[in-house]
Amino acid sequence: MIKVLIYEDNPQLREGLTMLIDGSEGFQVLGAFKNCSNIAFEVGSYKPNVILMDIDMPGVNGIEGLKIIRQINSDVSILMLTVFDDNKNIFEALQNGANGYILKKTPPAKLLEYIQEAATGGAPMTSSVAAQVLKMFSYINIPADNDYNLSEREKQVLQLLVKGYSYKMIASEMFIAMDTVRSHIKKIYEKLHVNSKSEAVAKAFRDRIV
Amino acid sequence: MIKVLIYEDNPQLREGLTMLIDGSEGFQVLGAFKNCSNIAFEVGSYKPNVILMDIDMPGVNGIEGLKIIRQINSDVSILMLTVFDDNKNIFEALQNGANGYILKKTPPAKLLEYIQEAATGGAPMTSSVAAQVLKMFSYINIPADNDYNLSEREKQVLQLLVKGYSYKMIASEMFIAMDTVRSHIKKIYEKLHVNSKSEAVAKAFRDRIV
DNA sequence: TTTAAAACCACCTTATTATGTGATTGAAGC
DNA sequence: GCTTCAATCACATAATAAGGTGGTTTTAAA
Repeated sequence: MIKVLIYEDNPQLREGLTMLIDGSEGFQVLGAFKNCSNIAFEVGSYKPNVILMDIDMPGVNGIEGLKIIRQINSDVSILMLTVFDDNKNIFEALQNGANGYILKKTPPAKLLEYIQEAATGGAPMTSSVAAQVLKMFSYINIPADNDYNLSEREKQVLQLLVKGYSYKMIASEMFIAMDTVRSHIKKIYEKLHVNSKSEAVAKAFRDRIV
Repeated sequence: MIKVLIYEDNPQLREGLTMLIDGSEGFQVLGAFKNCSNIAFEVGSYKPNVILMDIDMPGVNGIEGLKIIRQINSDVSILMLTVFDDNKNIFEALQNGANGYILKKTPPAKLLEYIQEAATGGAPMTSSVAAQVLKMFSYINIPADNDYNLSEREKQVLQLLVKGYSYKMIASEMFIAMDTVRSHIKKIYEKLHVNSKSEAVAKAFRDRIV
């Protein structure tokens, strides 16, 4: 039996969801609320398996509600429910530990399926949302192409630079003279088209060289 | 009509997939191959809407095949097909522009649905895969908690540091004296528990302060 | 109203980095 | 055998950063 809590400010939808879910085999709605004002208490006392959380609610919105729950670190599955698949909300919700993100236009049968998935550790997402997530994914990492032809030794030096080592420390760490470290670093700067330690470090992070 | 290409080394599965998909209303299998040796040519000439790509294939594996296609930048949807939802492959595939990632144990009806979704710009994912993606998501970004109580001005300075600016440049950029920049930076170092520019930069990246 | 903190500025000293110009050795490739 | 290049080291100078001490002004909270 999957126990569900619903947070949704629209009375019609709240009723509709409750009827649908509570009336389905294997599901039970413990409560349906129009805002997140007492969410910490409610989650604490009802101990649901899954929470359906509308994003756009007056007062404490869904994202805030999500944060509150994750603070008291319930390991309840939280399904975000929204009308639009706009980027900002998706990102923020997923950042804060939402387990899924589905649109309100999801057909009933599918919705039950999603709740089921969420309850068993899955991460149901409307596919348009998933598409956006993937786009963000390929966008945050752009490596592979450029390692700037750094030699092995140069990579080692760069890694130590990133760790905040001074020339002296690098020299002793690598058992070479400080002047050698210097030459390596000069070469690194050339290859990376920078001319300071911090630029090199920044580039190393940005281009995932380290 | 959704046109599909299949890459799968296992003959039984290849046959099975072909029969299933080609036999379904609205789907057409243009070809089914046991490896990616000629994938560039095949994709170029068949012009499919969706490609089902097995990850584990002898010779050129699925990820390589994916990369090859994305190099010639076809905007074909590519669905990765695999037995295991292991982290490394998921990550690499999504990095390289896969449109979906589904397990081979996916039931036939669901598979067709997924192909449909992929064809219409969605990103179908087996929910266990989606769960892993979400986990990576909340893992790569861990902000919010720690902005180290940097003041507005300090954040500005740090941002310029990250951009590789020297004290002098920051001073002129922010219309303040170099000594003021110095004091700000001293404060930043204190708050970040570091004692050099490059450490601060590294920390800024790591903790997504910038 | 006192306190605290942020933002601003100055001076001084030492340490570290950046840049330039060489040079030697050994391994890989032609 | 010759060339190229990574890796090593050296010396010198200028620029920048780091650390310390001390100060004023403004703003916001206690």
